[in-house]
Amino acid sequence: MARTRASPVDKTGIVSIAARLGVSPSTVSRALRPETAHLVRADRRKAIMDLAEKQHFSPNAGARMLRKGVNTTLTVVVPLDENIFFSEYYGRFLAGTLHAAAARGWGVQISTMRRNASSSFREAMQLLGMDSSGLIYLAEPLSPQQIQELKGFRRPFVLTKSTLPEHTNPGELDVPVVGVDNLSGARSVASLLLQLGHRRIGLLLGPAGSRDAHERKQGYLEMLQKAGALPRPEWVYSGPFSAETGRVGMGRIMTGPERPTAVCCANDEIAFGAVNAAHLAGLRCPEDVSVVGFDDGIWATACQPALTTIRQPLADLAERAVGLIVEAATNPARSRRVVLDDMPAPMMIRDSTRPLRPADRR
Amino acid sequence: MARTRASPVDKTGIVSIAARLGVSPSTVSRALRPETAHLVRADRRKAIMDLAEKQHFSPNAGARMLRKGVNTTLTVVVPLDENIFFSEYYGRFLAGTLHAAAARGWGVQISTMRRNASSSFREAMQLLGMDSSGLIYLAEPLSPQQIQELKGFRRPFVLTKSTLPEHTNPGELDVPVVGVDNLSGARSVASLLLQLGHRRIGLLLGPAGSRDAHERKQGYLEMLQKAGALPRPEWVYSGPFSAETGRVGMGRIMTGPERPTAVCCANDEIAFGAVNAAHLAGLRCPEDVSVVGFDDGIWATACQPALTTIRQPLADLAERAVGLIVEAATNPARSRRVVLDDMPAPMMIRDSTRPLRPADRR
DNA sequence: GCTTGTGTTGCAAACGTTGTCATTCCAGCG
DNA sequence: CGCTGGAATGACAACGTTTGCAACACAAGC
Repeated sequence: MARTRASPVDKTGIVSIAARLGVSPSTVSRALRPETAHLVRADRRKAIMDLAEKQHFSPNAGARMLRKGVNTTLTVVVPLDENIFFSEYYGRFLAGTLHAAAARGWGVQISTMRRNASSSFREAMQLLGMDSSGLIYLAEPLSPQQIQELKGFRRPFVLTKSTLPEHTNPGELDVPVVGVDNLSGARSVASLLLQLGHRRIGLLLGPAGSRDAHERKQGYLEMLQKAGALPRPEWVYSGPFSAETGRVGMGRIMTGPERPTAVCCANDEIAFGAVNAAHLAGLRCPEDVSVVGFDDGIWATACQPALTTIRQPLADLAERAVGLIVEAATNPARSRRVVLDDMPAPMMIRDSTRPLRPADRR
Repeated sequence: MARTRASPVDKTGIVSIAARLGVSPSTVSRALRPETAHLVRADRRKAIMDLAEKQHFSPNAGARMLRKGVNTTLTVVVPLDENIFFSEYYGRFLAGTLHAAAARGWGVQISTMRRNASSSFREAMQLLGMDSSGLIYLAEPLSPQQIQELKGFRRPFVLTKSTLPEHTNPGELDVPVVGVDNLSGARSVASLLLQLGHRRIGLLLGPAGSRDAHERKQGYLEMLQKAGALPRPEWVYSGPFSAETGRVGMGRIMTGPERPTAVCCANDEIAFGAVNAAHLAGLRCPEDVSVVGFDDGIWATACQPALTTIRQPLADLAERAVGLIVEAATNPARSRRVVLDDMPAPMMIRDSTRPLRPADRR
């Protein structure tokens, strides 16, 4: 039989409801949305709502997006890693993103970065951002070339500073960057240790490629140098952001004839490892050695002793990033200011730091 | 001045490209998609691609969705909680979801559950699922009434068993449910302790409302009863899924004249607390008391002693859930089978369990 | 020359919803 | 009674993309 034109009743969505009730689709559309519901007579609205409910109606997202021209979804690009959510950084940032987006009525799509570098980075971003109106990138660190490719990228886009190479100046980019003020944070803990009387201060630093590790190192060194308390080479150790690094590094540092009385770590995990190694070596923290971390993750207060550390304002970061995306998406005309937002990172003074004992005065 | 009709060149998207190149939008559309690219002459296609790139063109997602009628995005509903990603359950499940979705070329949208119960639960789900083709619900536990509201919910939907009340039989629902086989898991650890010779076994159980806690308790009790080793009332303690519960509970259990030689916990965190409390009380684990957990989270191997526990197959759960959604979405005709998938939960035997010492034989 | 086939293109009609504009109806007023 | 004004509704044209169908050009075969 010839494909006869379906009666309006068979159609999907709003049209079907309209047909069944003998009203126009416009009326149904108005009745169904709270903003326009006052335009339709109360009893009619009720009938429409009831039928919609009965038919399990839900409006076609595509049509709505198309018609309204907006799309209140943003995409967060993360690396594809099974344990990703347990890292302080990603976990807290993502939670903050959800929160910030929810507050604005926006949705969050999380996309993993495909490893295949077959296509260009820019193309990959295009594809990922396909059905959202902006991207927040917090996946693998970017190469200078990838950063080049981003020039002139049209859709709203925000980078986290951690994804940039050490020597890239965010100000030169075409893209807003949000980050943590590692420098001030590191300075302030170093300064705290100095105030507590410590002069022999060791450093357990992070991995070579990491911008965060680099900046924290700068902060520590700068402040120590200013006080004439630069650490001896054998008091400095670098490794991945892990407890293992803390354990191994602490082992090395503490075996020399003259030991540091305090240690600055590149993050909390390294600090945990350091405290752990100290205990195993028969040293108490903070009595024999003060230890400071960086992150203020959930374990910083849960462990023994509670860790003095720098709080990474990741929720603020996320809030800012979402704000930038939403602003750029809803107001594309306004030229995108190129910004670097370095969020202040407050110090949390807890139990792993203590004034230098007189006995340890040199 | 009268609003003159914009020339096609000013229009957005495909039409603008077509106009600039003097071809029809159809041709541009065909050229841009790999599936249809063979239909257009090679040199023309090249020109189109180049201009598209130059204009940073990206197709309108709404229009595409509307036209094609499909949408390869699914929504995961989570509670709005700042620490959500650090919980074993959510973190691992979500990572699994990302992975499974990515493998199918699907996107994942994460939505937080709005607290305002102003509208019905069903309505809330409708709203959340608005721009995706299916929902995985793993937020707050559902009330029986909310479950009722779900009957006949049209879009693809999957629940996790943990969100169901204790006494709801998943088989009765209209919705597929994925879960962990808590019962077998609990049985197997209890059985392990019995085989190691333990007879005086304490229980540190989870919170009252939790279905997982309930099922695990059932599993423990069932196996212990079968062996004639039901714990005395003073050896049983319940509380939230936290280390605190383990500490407090262990304190109570271990103060009596006759102490258990082993303890089953409702999850890893409780087990950590228990081990901690035991140490503080001068008891060693596993020498003086064996402890088993449930979850096999990242800390289970990182702590001292490494925890004997049950591995929750959360990645499998997520994989299954995503599979169900995708299947239902791409093949709506096929009637949705009502399923409960209880994934097997293997036992991980580590260092926190040990055969009963002869001295402790009753 | 006429047919048949093939490769390339354009036309126009969808897809489901929403906003603008016009229309109808009815109450209230002078 | 005629006019004004508001409330309620419908008709219709978008929104940007895809696709079935028709049209066209050109070559090959009779």
